[in-house]
Amino acid sequence: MRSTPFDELLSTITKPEIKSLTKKEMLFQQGDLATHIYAVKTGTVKLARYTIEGCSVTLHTANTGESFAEAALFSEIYHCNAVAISASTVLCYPKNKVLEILQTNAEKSKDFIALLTHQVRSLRALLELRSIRSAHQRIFQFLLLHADPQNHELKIKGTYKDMAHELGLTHESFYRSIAKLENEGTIQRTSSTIKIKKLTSA
Amino acid sequence: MRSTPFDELLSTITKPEIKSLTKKEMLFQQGDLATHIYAVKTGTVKLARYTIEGCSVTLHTANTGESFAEAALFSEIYHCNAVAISASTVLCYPKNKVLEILQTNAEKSKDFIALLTHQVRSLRALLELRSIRSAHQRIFQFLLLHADPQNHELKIKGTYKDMAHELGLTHESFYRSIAKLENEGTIQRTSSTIKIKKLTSA
DNA sequence: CGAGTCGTTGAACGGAATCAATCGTCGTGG
DNA sequence: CCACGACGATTGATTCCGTTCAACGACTCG
Repeated sequence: MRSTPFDELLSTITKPEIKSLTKKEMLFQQGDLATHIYAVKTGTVKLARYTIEGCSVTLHTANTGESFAEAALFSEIYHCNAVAISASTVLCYPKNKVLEILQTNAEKSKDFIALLTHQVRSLRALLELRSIRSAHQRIFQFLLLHADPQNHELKIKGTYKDMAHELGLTHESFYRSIAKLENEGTIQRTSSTIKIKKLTSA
Repeated sequence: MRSTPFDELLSTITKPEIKSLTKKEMLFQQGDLATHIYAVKTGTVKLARYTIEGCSVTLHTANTGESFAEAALFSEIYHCNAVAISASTVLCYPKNKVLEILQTNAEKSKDFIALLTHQVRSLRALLELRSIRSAHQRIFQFLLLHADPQNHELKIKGTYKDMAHELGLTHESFYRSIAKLENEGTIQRTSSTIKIKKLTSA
């Protein structure tokens, strides 16, 4: 299921530049000239866009080991903003170098395609999640989707507020629903993990 | 902006199988063994999934000339259902043949990557659209996004109900909002087209 | 120690979903 | 060929629930 890690994929590029980001630091914003694609070495970086009304939308959250902004490979400019959720370090791969590799190395291209198809699927999963109207159910499905299949637990990355935002909910209704899930006995929370106790929910 | 059409991309495959679909006919459903990837020759095919509650979610609408199910290339099974919105014909490319080409032909791989990155971006755009809470604004932005930049018009593919569904709205609220947009003078409708008269909307 | 922000809860509001009914059209079959 | 059924398009009334505004304690960081 898991596609080849990006850094391995691009190991042919010797010494990618490493950039450190403080919490909330912006790596690039929409409209900037797209020069690099990235992978998270440590920390978490989110991709977001702003709607005309000024609300921001989280499009993707890249954790340690994951790449991001690959879609910018064939675009002149970035179409979203990249902001570090926590203090992070990112590996920077110049676009033209990457393109060169893809041009010549069919094997690596295939891996890259696998990575992209994986991304398409997870975007579709997110879209599907957004179609669930009930906050209660949406959160529950999100947890099911992201929990470790073995122990039905998941570690919380970033704040609950971020999670609410990724789910397209206000933090208030998120808190309420998650509290309800806990009261029902459907989930159990500690400060950093959520454990699913029941696999269905009213 | 527009990536290479899929059929051209795969022209190396001689004589892809052509399949005809009647309106509402299902090409494949989630869980089926993924054997082919497709391109629409004529008509329109939509990809949808069903949430646990039984509601369906449109993930993608593929029009004439567009490919679909490319994400199944690296998956054993299909993760969604493909249904023809209108009577359609589709080109069927066997997965293993396509993989073979990608394996050996770096140039075509690059084109395929371009196609996928394009798809990632449009999925993100859809996700952004879904984050707009107001039905009024969501529809308006959708129209802006899909209208011909020259004449600010768009042809309606399928029914209004389908469009509502793609936007994640009930058809009732969709009709109401679109009627309001017309009354405001923001748009003008004929039976098969929508013309945008004003580029902003209250 | 204060500013800022997360986590949390309460109250009220608004707008989309839901239920329901009508009209027109398109196909289908007797 | 027409009657009938199915479904799209449309509008009305009502309900429901997520948003919004508001307030507060806890914690972190400078």
